[in-house]
Amino acid sequence: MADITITLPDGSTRDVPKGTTAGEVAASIGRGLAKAALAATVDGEVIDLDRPIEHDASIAIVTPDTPAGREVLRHSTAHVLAQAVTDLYPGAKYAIGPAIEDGFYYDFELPDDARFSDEALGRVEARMREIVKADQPFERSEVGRDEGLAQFADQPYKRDIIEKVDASEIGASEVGEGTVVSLYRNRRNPTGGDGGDAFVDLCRGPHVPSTKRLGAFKLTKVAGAYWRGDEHGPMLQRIYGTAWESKQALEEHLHRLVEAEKRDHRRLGAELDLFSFPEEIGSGLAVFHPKGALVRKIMEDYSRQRHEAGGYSFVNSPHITKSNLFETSGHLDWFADGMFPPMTLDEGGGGVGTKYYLKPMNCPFHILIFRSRQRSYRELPLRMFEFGTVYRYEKSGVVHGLTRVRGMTQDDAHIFCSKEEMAGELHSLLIFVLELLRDYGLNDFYLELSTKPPGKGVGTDEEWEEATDALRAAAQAMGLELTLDEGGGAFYGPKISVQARDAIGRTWQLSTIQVDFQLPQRFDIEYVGADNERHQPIMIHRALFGAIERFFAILLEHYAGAFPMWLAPVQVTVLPVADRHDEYAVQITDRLRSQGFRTEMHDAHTDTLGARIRDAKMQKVPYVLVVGDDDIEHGTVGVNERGSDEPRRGVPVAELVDQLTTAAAARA
RNA sequence: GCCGGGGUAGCUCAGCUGGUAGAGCAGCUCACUCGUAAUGAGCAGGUCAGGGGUUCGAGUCCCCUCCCCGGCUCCA
Repeated sequence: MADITITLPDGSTRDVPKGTTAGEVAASIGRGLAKAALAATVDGEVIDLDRPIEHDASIAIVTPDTPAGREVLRHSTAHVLAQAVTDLYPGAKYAIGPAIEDGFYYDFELPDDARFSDEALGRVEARMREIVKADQPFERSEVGRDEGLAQFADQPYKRDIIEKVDASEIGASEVGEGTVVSLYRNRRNPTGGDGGDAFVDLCRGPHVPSTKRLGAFKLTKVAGAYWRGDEHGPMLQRIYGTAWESKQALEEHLHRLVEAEKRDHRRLGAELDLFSFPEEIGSGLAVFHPKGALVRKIMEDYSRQRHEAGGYSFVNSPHITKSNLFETSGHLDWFADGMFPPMTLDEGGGGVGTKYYLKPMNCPFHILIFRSRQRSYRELPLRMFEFGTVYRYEKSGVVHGLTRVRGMTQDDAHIFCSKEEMAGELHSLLIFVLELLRDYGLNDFYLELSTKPPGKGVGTDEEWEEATDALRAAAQAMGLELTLDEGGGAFYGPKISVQARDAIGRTWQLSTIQVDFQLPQRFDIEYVGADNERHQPIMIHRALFGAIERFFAILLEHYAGAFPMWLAPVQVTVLPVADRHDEYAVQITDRLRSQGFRTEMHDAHTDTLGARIRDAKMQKVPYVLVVGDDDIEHGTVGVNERGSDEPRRGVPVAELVDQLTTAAAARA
């Protein structure tokens, strides 16, 4: 039999007989590698270890402690989950069960509309451990489409996937190509003859050689999920789990979850007394407490300052309006679901009355300001800025802390400019956005460009193309990673969104910059050009924070509650050691306050020094000062800087003030 | 909106199969006056989310509404 040449990751090559399996290649390299191997990458495609290699190829062995290895492990664990569920719930239908970030899930439909309870998770997990122990091999086979349909005669979701395989990408990724589908089966009695199939799934693979290779997993939660993500389709029962290459990696993952929970903005909001959601007000409606409102004010003040310098005009508009405004804007046609229902006023004899709506967006108001008189090209670009509070009737299941609320304030602006100005305006706008966000401590961004949705969209193709090109050019000029969201734009224009990664690597959509072809038309706004003709301006919507509430939450989590000096609601806490030091402590406090530092004093009457230090530390105050006899004598303070557990004694007050001044100016 | 889990003192939670509500922390008062992450004692605090029902009796069982949590769908 002819030999083939395989190339290993280190560049070395070896000749092996055609049909050698990836597992055999691993064994030929080393026993340890063979033992660790889960799958193999052959010419970039991850396949099972027992699949023969038929031609020259680059091959890499996939081990558990790699991203590819974990994916195989998680996917295989999902199969074990499905087997456990079908064992415990005869008649259960299984749908899809992919690996996801940090874990996996599997969707089921249980007989008689049964549901998983939290206790059921424990039983399922116990059954999974039995399956792992049983050391069932994963066996791949390929069958024709019809045979596949027959195999899953009583599995409607699998049949659906096979039937839609040619039409749907999801299907293709599940089963492979063409009219052949691949199956993976686990046999009940791997060693002692044919005990029949324990579980067969439609799957592209690859999988670990046998279930005993799994083990460091844990089922985490049950949830509902729509079949194929369609909210009009059936609701399935989903079980989520996490799986890792070792017990230790699993423990570390669980520990990370605990740490992430500690920086949850809802928790920090209560602990640091920043905001709350009184039940009396209603879902998704926050109140900001003094410290939270102070942080928010600092955020807003700085933003105003930057906008003023950036050539924006400040405007204001009311929270409610007669319905005709949103009829003209089209919001009642395409955004009515997101709006609070109207209140009807002045129902006189006729009982007709006038409907007023809470505004879900600020744009129509700004347009009315533009339209309040005739505009000249000399005024363009006209940039109107407002911290505009809007209300959106979010569906009850989606409200979430400050990141998804029903009442929020946008740092909203609308830029009216000529067609010719658009590209330059977008370019400078993007620079403005990124600079501002960096000032708030976010540094890791990527951009996303959303283009015309297929089959719909106002404006001509040329207009779309021009605006999209201008957005793309502006984005590319930033030198950041740019992803394409093909067809993801709104029907009224393309957009760029700025995505930011926070301190623990989560990404958040922040700023959106949206070109709008529709509203200028609907409101028929125009300006007089240098040619003395009337022209329709281009309109750009943009919000940099998105919503202040959300941005507040993102910063709070980004900093884990430890706001940098310039944002910290309390910058300095002064602690006299004993009552006799009060007078000196007051002097220090007054001096720092007069220099503009937000300073509090907690006297010795309230608690021991240790307790007061602990309190201030837990409130994440950047500087905790302790003053006692020595300090009075020498005109110094004891300085506890946040993040350091070594206090400095005897620091001259002038030196402290210098340090505080530097820290506050650093904006970081 | 949909699926699942919840709502007991300001916070975190206990309260078995229905039999008259409890702890820690926080708060207040008093004592302590202390040099770097919790001093001690005492006091006060709850229409058990709200409403209806079953029952001799409901925090506990049933129904409705509100609110929260985890997902799905949607989104700043």
